[in-house]
Amino acid sequence: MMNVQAVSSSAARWLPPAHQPALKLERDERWSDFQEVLNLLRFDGQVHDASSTGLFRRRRLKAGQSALTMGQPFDGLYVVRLGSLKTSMTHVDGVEHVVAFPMKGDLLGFDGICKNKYLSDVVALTDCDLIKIPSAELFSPGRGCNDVERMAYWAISREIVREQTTYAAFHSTKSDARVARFLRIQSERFLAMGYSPNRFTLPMTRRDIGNHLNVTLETVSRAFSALDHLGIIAVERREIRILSLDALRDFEA
Amino acid sequence: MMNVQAVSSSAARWLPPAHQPALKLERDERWSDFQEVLNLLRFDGQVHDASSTGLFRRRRLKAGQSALTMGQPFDGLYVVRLGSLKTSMTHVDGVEHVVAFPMKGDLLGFDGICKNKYLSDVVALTDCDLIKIPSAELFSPGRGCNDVERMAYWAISREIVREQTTYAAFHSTKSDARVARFLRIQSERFLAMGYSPNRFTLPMTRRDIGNHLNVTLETVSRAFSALDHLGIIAVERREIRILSLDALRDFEA
DNA sequence: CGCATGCTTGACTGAACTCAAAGTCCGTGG
DNA sequence: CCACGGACTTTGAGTTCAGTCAAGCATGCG
Repeated sequence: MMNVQAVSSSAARWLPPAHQPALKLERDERWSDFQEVLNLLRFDGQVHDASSTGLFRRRRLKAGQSALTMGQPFDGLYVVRLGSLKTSMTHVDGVEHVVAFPMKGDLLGFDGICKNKYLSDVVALTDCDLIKIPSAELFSPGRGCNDVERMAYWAISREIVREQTTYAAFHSTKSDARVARFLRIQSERFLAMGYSPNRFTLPMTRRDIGNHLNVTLETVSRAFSALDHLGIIAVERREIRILSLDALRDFEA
Repeated sequence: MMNVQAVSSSAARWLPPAHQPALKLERDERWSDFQEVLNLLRFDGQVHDASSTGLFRRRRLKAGQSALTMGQPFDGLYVVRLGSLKTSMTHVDGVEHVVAFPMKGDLLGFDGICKNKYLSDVVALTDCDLIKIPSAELFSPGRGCNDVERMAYWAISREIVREQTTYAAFHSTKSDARVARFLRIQSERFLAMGYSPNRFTLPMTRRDIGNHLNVTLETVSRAFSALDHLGIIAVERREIRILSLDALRDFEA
């Protein structure tokens, strides 16, 4: 059984490539505007007015802290501004399942709309900076402009697509291929975030990866070693270098 | 943009769906009102006015026909009024992955919002009756009331939850347990739709089930046989009777 | 009727899990 | 400073489980 303290101490040692300059701020009193949220989400649609729509609260988390917990009342969506997290669902029998690893630009909390409470746990794997979109911004009926709604639709739909894609991606016969695909997808995500796709640091443990891919942590480790020995990637603890993306893709089939 | 209000002069919406044969409709010219959509989705939230929000087009499909295809431009969401379908994504290498089996009350097409085109194929497994929620209804900025948006949020969120749940549900070590869980979930869905949870007919092939659960069709067949021999279920072709739901649940662990 | 499709069952093989041991890194405390 | 402990990782050996291949049966359809 993994406790929060253990996650915190270990995850703190592995900060993502994005170095965080010392932000000076009084307590947590920071806000973001609509335009920043649009940029983070990489929203490519049209909005009527990116500045007048309101302000969004920021929320910072230390590695190991919980962002959302199952059953907590829904109070809005969150956009990851910085850091890596882990979304998981715990079954009635206590078995945990890792659903996703949200990172910069990803949306959190969209599973809370339908039952008005969050249905998954989200914990920070690294120090994190989140932007909250309060439910009032989403559902207030009197708002003249529904730019926020439009953005939310778009972002939620994107998350659905991501989920379906990863879900489909792990339908591969070979477990090694699933691990390779995971690395390729991670690489593409780092690229989309503006980081290097060829060299990155995984924020999660082998156990988390295995849980996510439905294989054991030993299998993940062996797959990493195999890809390393083949010269496709270079593994050093959690730091991954992709030496041949083409070979990695070939390995997926 | 289609002006659905203009068509609302028809008396159709004043009559409950059961009385529709009395209406004078030409061929496929059938419509559904907002209240019927709410009922179908089993929406339990609040709306301001269930009658004035517009009319939705109906669309009927024969078994085997395609409801949506990958790449097709997004033109709205669909609610299943009757029938069973299969949602699948085809990878670049031609490998198909079955994502879900939508049934009465489920939502289709929500993966098309973000890229403005549908990203999965949906085919009818049985004759189907769909209700279309045009994108104009979802996104029209001038609408005074956002009941439709609220409902769509809620429905999309519910589909996300369903997806996450099934995705998590199939993270079981044993393939037999996965099949048992699939049957239990199907049973619960039939119950939610108002049908018998103890006796139902699966609309999909063993191959589709296996694809969805990431096992072979032989494994599905063997699991069915095993559950049958244990007296937990009775299998006769695609007709399933659940003899002991408790035993089925125990088998999932 | 013949054919296609779907389903069942068996035998064999191989891939992934389990169990086990050892190594690495880091934080903590003597 | 260094020893210790804990979490994480790697690697190996044995075992189990599910995939593959193959044959046969049932059903439905033209």
